[in-house]
Amino acid sequence: MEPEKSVRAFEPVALEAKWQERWEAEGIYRSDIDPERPKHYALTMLPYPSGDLHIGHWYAFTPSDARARFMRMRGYNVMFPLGFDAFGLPAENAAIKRNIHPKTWTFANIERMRGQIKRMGNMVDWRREAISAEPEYYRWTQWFFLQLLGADLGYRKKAAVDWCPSCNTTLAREQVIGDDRHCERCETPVIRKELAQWFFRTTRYAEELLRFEGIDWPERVRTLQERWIGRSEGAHVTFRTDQSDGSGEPLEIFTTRPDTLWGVTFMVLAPDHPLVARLMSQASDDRRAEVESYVEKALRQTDVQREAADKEKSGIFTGGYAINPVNGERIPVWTADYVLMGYGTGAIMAVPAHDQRDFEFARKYGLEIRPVIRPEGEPIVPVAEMKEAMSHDGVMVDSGPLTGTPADQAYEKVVAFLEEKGVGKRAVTFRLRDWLISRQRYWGAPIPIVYCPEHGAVPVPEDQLPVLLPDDVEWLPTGESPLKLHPTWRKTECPLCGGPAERETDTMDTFMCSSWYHLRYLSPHYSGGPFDPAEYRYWMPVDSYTGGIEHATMHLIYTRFFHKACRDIGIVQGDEPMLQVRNQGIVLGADSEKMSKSRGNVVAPDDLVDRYGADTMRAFLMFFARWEQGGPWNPRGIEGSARWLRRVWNLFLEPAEAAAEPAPEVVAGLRRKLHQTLRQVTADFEAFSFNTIVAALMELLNEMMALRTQGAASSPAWEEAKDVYVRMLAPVAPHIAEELWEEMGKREKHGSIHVQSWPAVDEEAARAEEITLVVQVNGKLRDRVTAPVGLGDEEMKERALATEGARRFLEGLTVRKVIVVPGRLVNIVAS
RNA sequence: GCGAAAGUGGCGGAAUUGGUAUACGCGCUAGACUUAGGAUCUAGUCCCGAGAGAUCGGGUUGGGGGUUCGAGUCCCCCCUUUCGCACCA
Repeated sequence: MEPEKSVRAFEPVALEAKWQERWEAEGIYRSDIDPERPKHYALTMLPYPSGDLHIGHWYAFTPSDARARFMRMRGYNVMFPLGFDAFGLPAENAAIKRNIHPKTWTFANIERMRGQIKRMGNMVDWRREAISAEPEYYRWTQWFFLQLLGADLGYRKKAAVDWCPSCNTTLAREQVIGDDRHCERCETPVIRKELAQWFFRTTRYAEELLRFEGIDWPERVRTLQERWIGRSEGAHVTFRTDQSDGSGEPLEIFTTRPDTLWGVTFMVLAPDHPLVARLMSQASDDRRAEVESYVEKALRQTDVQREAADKEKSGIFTGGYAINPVNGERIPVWTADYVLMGYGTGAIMAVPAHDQRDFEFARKYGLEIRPVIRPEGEPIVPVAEMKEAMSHDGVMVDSGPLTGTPADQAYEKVVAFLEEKGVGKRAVTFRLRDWLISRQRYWGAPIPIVYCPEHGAVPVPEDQLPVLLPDDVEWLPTGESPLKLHPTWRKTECPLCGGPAERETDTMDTFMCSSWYHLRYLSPHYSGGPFDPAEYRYWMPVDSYTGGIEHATMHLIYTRFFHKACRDIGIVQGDEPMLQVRNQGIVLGADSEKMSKSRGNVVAPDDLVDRYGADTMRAFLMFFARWEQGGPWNPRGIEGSARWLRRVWNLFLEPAEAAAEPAPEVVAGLRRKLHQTLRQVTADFEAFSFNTIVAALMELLNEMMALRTQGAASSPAWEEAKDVYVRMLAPVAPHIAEELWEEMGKREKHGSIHVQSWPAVDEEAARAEEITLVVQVNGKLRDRVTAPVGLGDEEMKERALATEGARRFLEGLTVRKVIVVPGRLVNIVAS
């Protein structure tokens, strides 16, 4: 007998192409509103059309797709859309490098990537595809800008950018290279340039963004966001500068340690603090020049460089003084690069005795150190001998009227004192800054603003949207923004007075486009608004959002801010846009390094699909690592997944050998394993535990093959097993499952496997008839016996004591205690 | 420095959340079928020791300590790795 010759060859690549075509023709992945069924909006982060699809896209999209399919089989009306985040800097870079228009480059990439994505066999409803660079999309990005502006959440202020004086253009962070911070193209050191730019008031939602009640987001993401938002409690205290002519100006600081106010011996301002210039004006010419040069140098660094912790602190005395409001003392005011204008008030009070950073600064520049907190039960170290700041709690000393206040009351009492005297008040400060959305770029959504000499910045009326991005621009580097350079585009009329006006030539940050794309998927061609309200009511919020952890802070904070702002404006409902978030890990190269062309460790998915087919790729990506962890690509491991699917194929297609009815225990064993597997696979899909799903299906296959040699294939239970197996396989390997389903003759009757329901666990069948009774003596495994289910404790104990292993190891010992774990184990404690 | 996660065979990983450690797969070994095999099938594969053998004994989840009848899982200390944030006033 040679059963193989009757089995049709397994040709996954051809089979996949066939089904993808038929699915498209049948439209089985279209998701429409169906009030009869519960909805499930499964969203995966939209890709940037960078060129070719890489393995990371497969890793992000195919397990997410498998879960979406599972949810569909569970009875949900599932929407799993995909689109492209199509604006952005890479298009401009590629355009310049290859002398091709950014638009041409972007849309050609989309075309190619769409085709590559289709090979995955995902259940994407392409009617819902949205592309952020299409006017029918960015029209609404502009509309959202206007809504936020109208709600007083947008404003314009000067902000610094990195500017290349040679290219005459703004540089993005990634275009500035090296410690001397030079331009990537011409190597000219960059300068800092202040430009008027648009911001959104994300800080207004800082407090609410810290609340995660009611949403199921990973702990990691929540922690990252909490740290990003960085809430600190403390007090604002108003000092006063002390000019030589007797005048003074208020100088506000923020402190988390108001209880140390009597220990302030100097102050430090950010180099760009407005008071620096006025304070140094009273200094000698020499000092003024020195301060000016320090400030200029400090401001040339990035915030990251300025904040580098290992860098030695530097600073300079401005020549000015301030008055401490709690004791009237006159203290020197310094400026230093480690104080940032963007955090707190851009000014700090320095308490070297109780703050390590102030301590080091004071020691370096010979400034006074004055302890005002005495730690209880610890010896007092003379100031001259102090090695570090005393940061622990203690009793307030040398603190005027508050001397003697114990640690646990100090904070409250000082705040009350400040408020009573009118020199300070309780305050909360956030690390989070307002969102700068202006980009001096061509390839983005134009900011819909017009500047009128009469009326200033005027929003473009909604009925004039979109403000179209012109195609006929000079995008090769000329030293000017293409939009500024365009001969006619910027010239327009003021919407208010009709007089000549100019358009804003900056475009929007692409995070604007991606903050609301989940809404555009609802109705990508709808022209009555950003989305069709009927679609919104049915589909939103997003039930499950998957994507990389790298978006934990920026994108995932922006999109939450956007949603909350739109909720308050009345555009959307609910407090959160995404109920559940899950992150996939990264597929590394075989050398455990990040995949990159320069390392030569890139895995090309197209080649693998050509060789193994999409189903094998899907299965392997689910199987090879924990999804949220990822890991190095094992080039040989994929063979295991390929083998598994081939074995499935053979098992289903090999004709069953004629045999007598199998023994009842064979049938029971088959059904038990089947339903136990079903139970596990169901739970694992819920939990995004994809690797154990594939393992369980492999195990079940092995069991079925073993039982077949005992005649299991001649029982009705075999048909049941095949039916359930194909259903469980369908989300993982949709093409093969469909082919087998058809082969079984079921597609004709019931339609595609992918519209079938998920089978229910037969708990009766899954229940074990017998258990393995584990016998331990003093915690060590000594024997194992099979026993019927449902034994009482006494009976288990008796059986355990009767085993040979137990008897042997209990010889000469007295049983002190017997622990019985029902249905599982008996531990005999003896000595 | 701070925060988060992790450390289990030669490798990727599993373990019902305190109850049989190493499921599943890769790799490897032996055999079968083959002109051939990088195809397929069968058996074996954590380490040490004893035995011809089925087996038997001991050890093992980064290291050390603890709680417990019982610890990969809980607690404490240490080491290592990855990721994130970094003078935050």
